[in-house]
Formats: sequence, C-alpha cells, structure tokens
Amino acid sequence: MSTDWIDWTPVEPTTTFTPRALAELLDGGQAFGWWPQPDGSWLGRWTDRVAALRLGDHGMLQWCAPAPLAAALQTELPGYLGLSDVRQTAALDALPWRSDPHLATCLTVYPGLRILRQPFGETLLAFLCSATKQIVQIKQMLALLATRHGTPLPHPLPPACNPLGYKCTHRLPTWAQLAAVPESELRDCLLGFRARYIAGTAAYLAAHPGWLEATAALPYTEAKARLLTLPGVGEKIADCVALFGLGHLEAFPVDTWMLKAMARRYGLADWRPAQVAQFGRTHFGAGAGLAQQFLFAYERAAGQPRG
DNA sequence: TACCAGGTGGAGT
DNA sequence: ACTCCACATGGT
Repeated sequence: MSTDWIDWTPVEPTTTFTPRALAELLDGGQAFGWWPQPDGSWLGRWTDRVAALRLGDHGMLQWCAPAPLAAALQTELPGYLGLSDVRQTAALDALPWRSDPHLATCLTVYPGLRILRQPFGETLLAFLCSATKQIVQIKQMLALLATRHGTPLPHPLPPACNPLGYKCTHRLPTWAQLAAVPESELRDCLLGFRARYIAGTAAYLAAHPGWLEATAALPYTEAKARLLTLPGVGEKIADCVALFGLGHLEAFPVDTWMLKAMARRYGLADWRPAQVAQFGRTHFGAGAGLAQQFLFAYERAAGQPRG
C-alpha cells in the first residue's frame, strides 16, 4: 500500500531561501495546504499532487514526491512555487524599493518569497473560507472539507523520513462535489456563515459550466469583475483569487494587516480600504501584489513577535 | 474576558 | 455615496 518516494532533488531553477522566507511562502497566507514536519521539511498537497520541500546546504531548496508523481512535479513544481515565472523576477526589480526604504526592508527579510501560482478553483474555495479567520483556522476548515468531501489522494503515503499528517489524505473537493453537499454539512466543517457563500458559489458554478475556465482566460480587470459577482466574493477576496490563483500580479488585496501596514509605515492612518488599494496600485505599480505579500509578511511578524 | 482574525452583504442614512 | 452591523467560531 505504501508508495516509494524519490530522493531529495534540487528545485530548478536552483533557489535559496531562509527558513523564515520558505515558511512564509508555503504557510504565510497564500496557500493553506502545507504542513511543517518534525524534521524541518514541509509536506503539501494541491489538486492530486503531494510533495515535500526542505532546505539543504546553504539554504538550497530541495523537493521530493511519490515516484509516480515525480515526472509531473519536476515540470510543475517551479511554476507552482512561482520560481520559473520571469514576470515575477521583472516585477520584483521594477518595484520602487530603491526609493521606498520600508519595502526594501521587507524584501531583505524574506529573500525568495514569491507569489504562488495555485489552481484557480482551489484558490477560490480557500479564500471564500478566509473571511475574518486566522490562517491556522482556514487550514483546519479546508482540511475538514477535504477529508469529508474530497476524493482520496492517489499517493497519500509518506516517505519514512516524513511522517504524513492526517491532513494530506484527500484532495480538496471540486466545485462540482461541493454543489452536492448540503449547506448543513458545510457548516459542520467549521465554515460558519461562510457556508452560505460557498454553497451559493457552488450552485452558481454548477449552473454556469465553463465559468471558471472563461474567467481564467481574462485579463485582471475583467476577471476581477466576474469574481465580484459570486456570493461571498468582495474586493479583497477577488484580489486574492486573482493574485494567487490567476497570477495577476497587479492585484493588491487589502485586508486588516494591509490597513495596519499602510497606516504604520506609510502614514495612511484611517484610510478606507478602497483608498489604500488605490494608493497601493499607484505606488507599487504592475507588481503591487508582489509588494503586498512582502508587506503582509513583515507586518504580521511584527504584530506577532517571534524568531 | 475582551478583542481579533487575509470580509461581505444588506439595511438604513 | 457612506456607515453600521449581523454573520460563526477559535486564537491569543
């Protein structure tokens, strides 16, 4: 029943991280399907993929995976991690860090941090769960949804060196699967008032075949406008889904942490979210979403002091 | 115990 | 257009 995993392999293109930056990339509020392991590695799953990551000598990022998935992951993993996206490299350099000392600090504290490129549908589900919830709780909701309503993963078992958590046994449910789940059973997954939104979105998507694919083909402004028509998707969640699920680097999600960051670091106290979003797009430009992720990471760490 | 968490939608001004 | 508030639930 156990599946062999391949040996640890460098991620190409070779990239170095600090442990803090890798933790922020995998578990800092973009993705909710990565779990730290006792040996310091990370175990994650998205769609039917399962992989482990760790830092080798000199902070070089390495991966391994179940052997049957290895060929696919060798191709897909750099894209998922945002490491093979030349747009991000260019966008990062084009950010105004030369004239913005706070941004420069944030970039220095999280070397290697990027925007993940996650599956659109899963990203939409994750951020519909995210409203006024802490990251640890969003992970718990999604783990319950996967275990109770998702399909078992084809290769769920761990390598001996990476004891697999119970959380990695099933895929997240698809939107088609969610459409068949009674709202009461969604509430049982700790979704609270978000259950209504998820049920409503699932029903809408079931009634509009191809809606996700058509939205994914649109540029940022049009894609966001369509996302805003879904129940439970407002400005912030639409921008998160556009950024993390569609790769629109100009999206600038404004949450409570971004309000704090812009108030404390940029003097924008008492600005409304829409105004902060306008400032962010203007000040940071085409890579505003990338800048936002560094600011978000820095501010959250400042509010919760630890190594 | 309060207050907060990667907010949104609807009602009332 | 803007302001207020219900919505569920666990963390700190």
